[in-house]
Amino acid sequence: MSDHAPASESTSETSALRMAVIRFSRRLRNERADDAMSDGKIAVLGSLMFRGPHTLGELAERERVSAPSMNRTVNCLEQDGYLTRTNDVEDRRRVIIALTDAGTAVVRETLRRRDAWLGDALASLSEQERRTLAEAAALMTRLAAR
Amino acid sequence: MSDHAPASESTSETSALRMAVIRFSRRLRNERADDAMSDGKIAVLGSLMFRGPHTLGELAERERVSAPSMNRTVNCLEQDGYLTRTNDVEDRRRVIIALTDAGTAVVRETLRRRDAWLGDALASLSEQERRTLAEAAALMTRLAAR
DNA sequence: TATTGTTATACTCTATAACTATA
DNA sequence: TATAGTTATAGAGTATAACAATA
Repeated sequence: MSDHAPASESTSETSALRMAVIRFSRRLRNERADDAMSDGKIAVLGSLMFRGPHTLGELAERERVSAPSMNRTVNCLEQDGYLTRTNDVEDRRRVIIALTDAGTAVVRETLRRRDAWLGDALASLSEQERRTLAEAAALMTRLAAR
Repeated sequence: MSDHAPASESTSETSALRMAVIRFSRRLRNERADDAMSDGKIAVLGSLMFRGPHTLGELAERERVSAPSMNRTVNCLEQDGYLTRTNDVEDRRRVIIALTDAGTAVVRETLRRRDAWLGDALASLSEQERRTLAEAAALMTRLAAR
Protein backbone atom coordinates (compact mmCIF):
# COMPACT_ATOMS: atom_id res chain seq x y z
CA MET A 1 0.00 0.00 0.00
CA SER A 2 2.96 2.33 0.18
CA ASP A 3 2.46 3.37 -3.45
CA HIS A 4 -0.99 4.72 -2.46
CA ALA A 5 -2.84 2.73 -5.09
CA PRO A 6 -6.55 2.57 -4.24
CA ALA A 7 -7.49 -0.68 -2.53
CA SER A 8 -10.36 -2.84 -3.63
CA GLU A 9 -13.30 -1.38 -1.76
CA SER A 10 -15.32 -4.49 -1.14
CA THR A 11 -13.07 -7.31 -0.06
CA SER A 12 -15.90 -9.45 1.26
CA GLU A 13 -19.64 -9.63 1.61
CA THR A 14 -19.17 -8.64 5.21
CA SER A 15 -17.50 -5.36 4.28
CA ALA A 16 -20.07 -4.75 1.57
CA LEU A 17 -22.90 -5.11 4.08
CA ARG A 18 -21.16 -2.88 6.63
CA MET A 19 -20.61 -0.09 4.13
CA ALA A 20 -24.08 -0.39 2.63
CA VAL A 21 -25.74 -0.07 6.03
CA ILE A 22 -23.63 2.90 7.13
CA ARG A 23 -24.25 4.79 3.89
CA PHE A 24 -27.94 4.03 3.77
CA SER A 25 -28.38 5.04 7.40
CA ARG A 26 -26.56 8.31 6.86
CA ARG A 27 -28.77 9.11 3.88
CA LEU A 28 -31.89 8.27 5.85
CA ARG A 29 -31.00 10.39 8.85
CA ASN A 30 -30.55 13.43 6.65
CA GLU A 31 -34.33 13.61 6.39
CA ARG A 32 -35.74 15.38 9.43
CA ALA A 33 -38.61 17.74 10.32
CA ASP A 34 -36.43 20.64 11.35
CA ASP A 35 -32.82 21.13 10.38
CA ALA A 36 -32.24 22.80 13.76
CA MET A 37 -33.29 19.55 15.46
CA SER A 38 -30.26 17.29 15.82
CA ASP A 39 -30.31 13.52 15.63
CA GLY A 40 -29.68 13.24 19.35
CA LYS A 41 -32.65 15.45 20.22
CA ILE A 42 -34.95 13.54 17.88
CA ALA A 43 -33.80 10.26 19.44
CA VAL A 44 -34.69 11.54 22.93
CA LEU A 45 -38.15 12.67 21.82
CA GLY A 46 -38.60 9.34 20.03
CA SER A 47 -37.77 7.38 23.19
CA LEU A 48 -40.34 9.40 25.14
CA MET A 49 -42.94 8.86 22.43
CA PHE A 50 -42.43 5.13 21.95
CA ARG A 51 -41.65 4.12 25.53
CA GLY A 52 -43.38 6.77 27.64
CA PRO A 53 -41.88 9.06 30.32
CA HIS A 54 -38.33 8.46 31.58
CA THR A 55 -36.12 9.80 34.35
CA LEU A 56 -33.01 11.73 33.32
CA GLY A 57 -30.77 8.78 34.16
CA GLU A 58 -32.86 6.39 32.11
CA LEU A 59 -32.68 8.70 29.09
CA ALA A 60 -28.91 9.07 29.45
CA GLU A 61 -28.44 5.31 29.66
CA ARG A 62 -30.73 4.59 26.71
CA GLU A 63 -28.94 7.08 24.46
CA ARG A 64 -25.53 6.11 25.85
CA VAL A 65 -24.49 9.64 26.77
CA SER A 66 -23.42 11.06 30.14
CA ALA A 67 -26.01 12.46 32.55
CA PRO A 68 -24.72 16.06 32.20
CA SER A 69 -24.88 15.75 28.42
CA MET A 70 -28.44 14.46 28.55
CA ASN A 71 -29.32 17.17 31.07
CA ARG A 72 -28.23 19.79 28.61
CA THR A 73 -30.19 18.22 25.76
CA VAL A 74 -33.27 18.00 27.98
CA ASN A 75 -32.85 21.68 28.96
CA CYS A 76 -32.94 22.70 25.31
CA LEU A 77 -35.97 20.54 24.54
CA GLU A 78 -37.76 21.81 27.65
CA GLN A 79 -37.09 25.44 26.71
CA ASP A 80 -38.46 24.76 23.24
CA GLY A 81 -41.61 23.26 24.75
CA TYR A 82 -41.10 19.71 23.48
CA LEU A 83 -41.01 18.03 26.89
CA THR A 84 -41.76 18.67 30.57
CA ARG A 85 -39.94 17.92 33.83
CA THR A 86 -41.97 16.99 36.90
CA ASN A 87 -40.72 15.85 40.30
CA ASP A 88 -41.21 12.21 41.19
CA VAL A 89 -43.47 12.12 44.26
CA GLU A 90 -42.04 8.81 45.50
CA ASP A 91 -38.34 9.71 45.22
CA ARG A 92 -37.82 13.43 45.22
CA ARG A 93 -34.31 13.18 43.82
CA ARG A 94 -35.82 12.09 40.54
CA VAL A 95 -37.44 14.04 37.73
CA ILE A 96 -39.91 12.55 35.30
CA ILE A 97 -39.44 13.71 31.74
CA ALA A 98 -42.45 13.48 29.45
CA LEU A 99 -43.30 14.52 25.90
CA THR A 100 -45.63 17.47 25.24
CA ASP A 101 -48.05 17.59 22.31
CA ALA A 102 -45.57 19.80 20.47
CA GLY A 103 -42.87 17.17 21.07
CA THR A 104 -45.13 14.46 19.71
CA ALA A 105 -45.80 16.56 16.64
CA VAL A 106 -42.13 17.12 15.84
CA VAL A 107 -41.34 13.40 16.15
CA ARG A 108 -44.26 12.48 13.91
CA GLU A 109 -43.21 15.05 11.32
CA THR A 110 -39.63 13.79 11.30
CA LEU A 111 -40.70 10.17 10.89
CA ARG A 112 -43.14 11.21 8.18
CA ARG A 113 -40.38 12.93 6.20
CA ARG A 114 -37.98 10.05 6.57
CA ASP A 115 -40.64 7.58 5.53
CA ALA A 116 -41.61 9.81 2.61
CA TRP A 117 -38.09 9.66 1.24
CA LEU A 118 -37.81 5.95 1.96
CA GLY A 119 -41.24 5.28 0.44
CA ASP A 120 -40.15 6.99 -2.80
CA ALA A 121 -36.96 4.96 -2.80
CA LEU A 122 -38.81 1.68 -2.25
CA ALA A 123 -41.26 2.50 -5.02
CA SER A 124 -38.37 2.27 -7.49
CA LEU A 125 -37.85 -1.40 -6.56
CA SER A 126 -39.63 -4.57 -7.61
CA GLU A 127 -42.01 -6.40 -5.29
CA GLN A 128 -39.37 -9.11 -4.82
CA GLU A 129 -36.71 -6.54 -3.90
CA ARG A 130 -38.99 -4.91 -1.35
CA ARG A 131 -39.61 -8.32 0.20
CA THR A 132 -35.84 -8.85 0.47
CA LEU A 133 -35.47 -5.53 2.32
CA ALA A 134 -38.34 -6.35 4.68
CA GLU A 135 -36.71 -9.66 5.56
CA ALA A 136 -33.34 -7.94 5.98
CA ALA A 137 -34.94 -5.41 8.35
CA ALA A 138 -36.04 -8.21 10.66
CA LEU A 139 -32.56 -9.75 10.56
CA MET A 140 -30.80 -6.44 11.25
CA THR A 141 -33.07 -5.73 14.19
CA ARG A 142 -32.20 -9.13 15.62
CA LEU A 143 -28.45 -8.65 15.10
CA ALA A 144 -28.41 -5.11 16.50
CA ALA A 145 -29.81 -6.44 19.79
CA ARG A 146 -26.80 -8.76 20.28
CA MET B 1 -51.10 11.48 22.67
CA SER B 2 -51.68 14.01 25.42
CA ASP B 3 -51.99 11.22 28.01
CA HIS B 4 -48.38 10.20 27.17
CA ALA B 5 -49.23 6.59 26.42
CA PRO B 6 -46.41 4.98 24.40
CA ALA B 7 -47.20 4.89 20.69
CA SER B 8 -47.02 1.79 18.54
CA GLU B 9 -43.41 1.79 17.37
CA SER B 10 -43.70 0.09 14.02
CA THR B 11 -46.63 1.35 12.00
CA SER B 12 -45.46 0.06 8.62
CA GLU B 13 -42.79 -1.93 6.86
CA THR B 14 -41.24 1.37 5.82
CA SER B 15 -40.82 2.45 9.43
CA ALA B 16 -39.54 -0.99 10.38
CA LEU B 17 -36.83 -0.80 7.74
CA ARG B 18 -35.89 2.74 8.73
CA MET B 19 -35.49 1.85 12.38
CA ALA B 20 -33.70 -1.42 11.68
CA VAL B 21 -31.11 0.33 9.53
CA ILE B 22 -30.49 3.16 11.97
CA ARG B 23 -30.05 0.81 14.92
CA PHE B 24 -27.89 -1.66 13.07
CA SER B 25 -25.69 1.12 11.74
CA ARG B 26 -25.23 2.62 15.21
CA ARG B 27 -24.24 -0.76 16.61
CA LEU B 28 -21.81 -1.32 13.75
CA ARG B 29 -20.10 2.04 14.08
CA ASN B 30 -19.40 1.43 17.76
CA GLU B 31 -16.67 -1.00 16.69
CA ARG B 32 -13.48 0.86 15.88
CA ALA B 33 -9.73 0.30 16.15
CA ASP B 34 -9.02 3.28 18.37
CA ASP B 35 -11.61 5.03 20.49
CA ALA B 36 -9.69 8.27 20.00
CA MET B 37 -10.31 7.98 16.24
CA SER B 38 -13.68 9.50 15.39
CA ASP B 39 -16.03 8.33 12.68
CA GLY B 40 -15.25 11.39 10.57
CA LYS B 41 -11.51 10.81 10.70
CA ILE B 42 -11.89 7.14 9.80
CA ALA B 43 -14.12 8.10 6.87
CA VAL B 44 -11.44 10.47 5.53
CA LEU B 45 -8.71 7.84 5.81
CA GLY B 46 -11.06 5.31 4.19
CA SER B 47 -11.68 7.61 1.22
CA LEU B 48 -7.94 8.01 0.71
CA MET B 49 -7.42 4.26 0.95
CA PHE B 50 -10.23 3.19 -1.37
CA ARG B 51 -10.07 6.03 -3.87
CA GLY B 52 -6.47 7.25 -3.70
CA PRO B 53 -5.16 10.78 -3.02
CA HIS B 54 -7.57 13.74 -2.99
CA THR B 55 -7.30 17.52 -2.80
CA LEU B 56 -8.70 19.23 0.29
CA GLY B 57 -11.77 20.41 -1.59
CA GLU B 58 -12.49 16.94 -2.93
CA LEU B 59 -12.32 15.46 0.56
CA ALA B 60 -14.63 18.16 1.94
CA GLU B 61 -17.15 17.55 -0.82
CA ARG B 62 -17.05 13.77 -0.47
CA GLU B 63 -17.63 13.91 3.30
CA ARG B 64 -20.12 16.77 2.95
CA VAL B 65 -18.38 19.08 5.41
CA SER B 66 -17.05 22.63 4.90
CA ALA B 67 -13.50 23.19 3.67
CA PRO B 68 -12.36 24.74 7.00
CA SER B 69 -13.80 21.77 8.88
CA MET B 70 -12.02 19.30 6.62
CA ASN B 71 -8.85 21.37 6.91
CA ARG B 72 -8.96 20.95 10.66
CA THR B 73 -9.55 17.20 10.42
CA VAL B 74 -6.68 16.87 7.93
CA ASN B 75 -4.41 18.87 10.27
CA CYS B 76 -5.06 16.39 13.09
CA LEU B 77 -4.50 13.37 10.87
CA GLU B 78 -1.33 14.89 9.43
CA GLN B 79 0.04 15.61 12.91
CA ASP B 80 -0.67 12.02 13.91
CA GLY B 81 1.22 10.78 10.83
CA TYR B 82 -1.76 9.17 9.08
CA LEU B 83 -1.59 11.28 5.92
CA THR B 84 0.68 13.69 4.04
CA ARG B 85 0.11 17.00 2.25
CA THR B 86 2.11 17.75 -0.89
CA ASN B 87 1.79 20.71 -3.25
CA ASP B 88 0.27 20.03 -6.65
CA VAL B 89 2.93 20.86 -9.26
CA GLU B 90 0.36 21.73 -11.94
CA ASP B 91 -1.83 24.05 -9.85
CA ARG B 92 0.05 25.43 -6.91
CA ARG B 93 -3.13 26.50 -5.10
CA ARG B 94 -3.89 22.85 -4.54
CA VAL B 95 -2.58 20.34 -2.02
CA ILE B 96 -2.61 16.61 -2.59
CA ILE B 97 -3.55 14.62 0.47
CA ALA B 98 -2.40 10.98 0.57
CA LEU B 99 -2.45 8.15 3.08
CA THR B 100 0.74 7.04 4.85
CA ASP B 101 1.44 3.43 5.77
CA ALA B 102 0.37 4.21 9.34
CA GLY B 103 -2.91 5.59 7.97
CA THR B 104 -3.46 2.46 5.91
CA ALA B 105 -2.84 0.35 9.01
CA VAL B 106 -5.38 2.19 11.14
CA VAL B 107 -8.07 1.89 8.46
CA ARG B 108 -7.42 -1.82 8.04
CA GLU B 109 -7.52 -2.38 11.79
CA THR B 110 -10.81 -0.49 12.13
CA LEU B 111 -12.42 -2.41 9.27
CA ARG B 112 -11.08 -5.65 10.69
CA ARG B 113 -12.66 -4.98 14.11
CA ARG B 114 -15.96 -3.90 12.62
CA ASP B 115 -16.01 -6.94 10.35
CA ALA B 116 -15.03 -9.20 13.25
CA TRP B 117 -18.17 -8.20 15.14
CA LEU B 118 -20.29 -8.41 12.02
CA GLY B 119 -18.76 -11.75 11.06
CA ASP B 120 -19.74 -13.18 14.45
CA ALA B 121 -23.22 -11.80 14.06
CA LEU B 122 -23.59 -13.29 10.56
CA ALA B 123 -22.35 -16.67 11.78
CA SER B 124 -25.47 -16.91 13.93
CA LEU B 125 -27.67 -16.81 10.82
CA SER B 126 -28.63 -19.47 8.29
CA GLU B 127 -27.11 -19.57 4.81
CA GLN B 128 -30.43 -18.34 3.42
CA GLU B 129 -30.54 -15.42 5.87
CA ARG B 130 -27.01 -14.38 4.95
CA ARG B 131 -28.02 -14.42 1.28
CA THR B 132 -30.95 -12.14 2.09
CA LEU B 133 -28.62 -9.65 3.80
CA ALA B 134 -26.17 -9.73 0.89
CA GLU B 135 -28.98 -8.93 -1.55
CA ALA B 136 -30.24 -6.21 0.77
CA ALA B 137 -26.75 -4.67 0.88
CA ALA B 138 -26.77 -4.24 -2.89
CA LEU B 139 -30.23 -2.69 -2.77
CA MET B 140 -29.32 -0.28 0.04
CA THR B 141 -26.19 0.83 -1.79
CA ARG B 142 -28.32 1.57 -4.86
CA LEU B 143 -30.94 3.49 -2.86
CA ALA B 144 -28.39 5.51 -0.87
CA ALA B 145 -26.99 6.88 -4.14
CA ARG B 146 -30.36 8.43 -5.08
C1' DT C 1 -11.66 38.23 -11.01
C1' DA C 2 -12.31 33.51 -9.58
C1' DT C 3 -10.65 29.58 -7.10
C1' DT C 4 -8.05 26.83 -3.46
C1' DG C 5 -6.66 26.54 0.82
C1' DT C 6 -6.18 28.57 5.35
C1' DT C 7 -7.04 31.37 9.64
C1' DA C 8 -10.24 33.59 12.97
C1' DT C 9 -14.09 32.98 15.53
C1' DA C 10 -18.22 30.99 17.40
C1' DC C 11 -21.73 27.41 18.27
C1' DT C 12 -23.21 22.52 19.44
C1' DC C 13 -22.51 18.25 21.56
C1' DT C 14 -19.78 15.65 24.30
C1' DA C 15 -17.16 14.47 28.64
C1' DT C 16 -15.27 14.53 33.71
C1' DA C 17 -15.25 16.65 38.22
C1' DA C 18 -17.52 18.87 41.77
C1' DC C 19 -21.75 20.24 44.04
C1' DT C 20 -26.83 19.91 46.01
C1' DA C 21 -30.72 17.54 47.57
C1' DT C 22 -32.66 13.38 48.92
C1' DA C 23 -32.63 8.34 50.27
C1' DT D 1 -22.90 6.96 52.65
C1' DA D 2 -24.92 6.39 48.23
C1' DT D 3 -27.71 8.06 44.48
C1' DA D 4 -30.18 11.44 41.10
C1' DG D 5 -29.75 15.47 39.12
C1' DT D 6 -27.31 19.69 38.16
C1' DT D 7 -23.52 23.14 37.42
C1' DA D 8 -18.76 24.28 36.01
C1' DT D 9 -15.53 23.71 32.71
C1' DA D 10 -13.08 21.87 28.79
C1' DG D 11 -12.35 19.31 24.30
C1' DA D 12 -13.77 17.88 19.60
C1' DG D 13 -16.21 18.84 15.46
C1' DT D 14 -18.87 21.86 12.88
C1' DA D 15 -19.97 26.36 10.46
C1' DT D 16 -19.47 31.22 8.26
C1' DA D 17 -16.57 35.19 7.24
C1' DA D 18 -12.32 37.00 6.00
C1' DC D 19 -7.71 36.47 4.12
C1' DA D 20 -3.55 34.76 1.15
C1' DA D 21 -1.70 32.66 -2.80
C1' DT D 22 -2.34 31.29 -7.37
C1' DA D 23 -4.89 30.75 -11.86
